[in-house]
Amino acid sequence: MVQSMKPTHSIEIKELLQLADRTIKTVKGQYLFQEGEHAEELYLIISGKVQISKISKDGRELALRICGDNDICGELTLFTHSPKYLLSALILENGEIAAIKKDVIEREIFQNSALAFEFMKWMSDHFRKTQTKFRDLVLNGKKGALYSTIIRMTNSYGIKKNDGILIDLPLTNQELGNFCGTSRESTNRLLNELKRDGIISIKKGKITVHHLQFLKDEIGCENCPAIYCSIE
Amino acid sequence: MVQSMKPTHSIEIKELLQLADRTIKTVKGQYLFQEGEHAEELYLIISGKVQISKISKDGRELALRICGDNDICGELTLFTHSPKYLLSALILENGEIAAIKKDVIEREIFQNSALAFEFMKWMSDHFRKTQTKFRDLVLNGKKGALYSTIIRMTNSYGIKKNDGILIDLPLTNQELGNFCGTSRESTNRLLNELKRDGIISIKKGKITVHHLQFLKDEIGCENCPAIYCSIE
DNA sequence: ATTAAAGTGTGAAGCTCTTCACATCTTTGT
DNA sequence: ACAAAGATGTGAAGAGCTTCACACTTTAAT
Repeated sequence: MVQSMKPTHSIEIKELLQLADRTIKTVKGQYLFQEGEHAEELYLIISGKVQISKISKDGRELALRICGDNDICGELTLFTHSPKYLLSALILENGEIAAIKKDVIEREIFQNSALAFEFMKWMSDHFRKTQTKFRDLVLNGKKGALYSTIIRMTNSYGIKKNDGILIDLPLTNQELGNFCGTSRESTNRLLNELKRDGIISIKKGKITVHHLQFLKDEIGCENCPAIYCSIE
Repeated sequence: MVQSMKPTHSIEIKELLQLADRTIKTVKGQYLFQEGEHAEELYLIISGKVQISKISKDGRELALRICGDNDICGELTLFTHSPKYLLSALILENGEIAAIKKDVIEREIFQNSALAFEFMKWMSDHFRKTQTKFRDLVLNGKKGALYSTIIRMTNSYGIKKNDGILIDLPLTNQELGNFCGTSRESTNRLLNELKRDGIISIKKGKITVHHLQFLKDEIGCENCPAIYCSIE
């Protein structure tokens, strides 16, 4: 295994880029879009990182994805009359993002069956990813949610080292908790338990997973392809 | 408001039916497909009801959808090499189901952009539906899960009566609990609380919702279109 | 109509996770 | 290098659900 374990994308990125309306320079801390806004564009991330999350009525945050280079984000509702964003997109790292008007994509899809094909494949993969993630959250309690999140992070940001897999993304307990629907304290206690048992270790906010199979066994992971088991 | 509140489908059902490979007479209690099996077909329900659910390692069941006439079910993964079912489909009511080979649909989609269009719309609606449902389950605890489920049921099986909305589908506490990831007892206690407060009443296993807005307020429902807020 | 089976209702015990409170450790800016 | 801010670690109290146990009610079957 080499550098990143992130699976490659099948969508013809260049083709999508040609449809772009404009590119945006993104600034850390700003929102690319927020829940409730009118969803008229899709975004293709050229560089930087974006976190997709849902803010609950009482202010808690449920994080769903972290998107990086070449990922598509925005409300995945094509052919829907005046949709609104259900989620918010927070810029985690400065970068550049291409905005593509939805009606342009819709028109293009009608004429270009290869693009339609790629898009459908992407949607169906994305659907499966979301579904398996939520399943882990709901079926296996908070522990399951955390283990699932860590496993997904190894697939998205994992770098193989000789003592395990380093998740090359600094995360606070709070941020990790947001992905699991857990409190900071619970996340901390669960992480410490994993440290004590030698399953993981943490240095400078980055987790190294020494015993991935333990995490997988605990949540009854079926070893689905990594493309369905990632955090993007 | 008239009879059923179920929204109409946009997919060209007749077009899909023409692609059908065969039709299956379904028998209550049998499985149309089960997790782990090879997913080669999509199914179009002609009559009867089918419940889609995930069985956890320890035997608990998380129910996700109940599909009825004209609903499509099966693993929504087009253009994916040798996918396996992540979910199981249990027949709730005898009926008839058309099976359509995936490669036939895939081939047809390439040539028929109207079908591709309808399919993408369906996928994106279905995605949104699933996502909002899980969000309710994760963000608002077990009470939120139950309230959300009841609201969705009124959109799918609700019949307007003069004292509220009758959910025209008999459900045991256990079955309702399976949709929420809750125990039978918890479901029972929450339902009784709602009965005491006059929000709902139950006769012969069928719930009548007298005060829908109360349920919506409790989970911070944004009054999204009913098509995204159903149990199908 | 009677009996068995299935479903409902409810207390008590206990597990899981959150919340609050506060101490300690780490990072960042000047 | 040092202060301030941010992040981590941990006990204690308690909310929220589950589990077990069992009584009671409704439904289905002969």
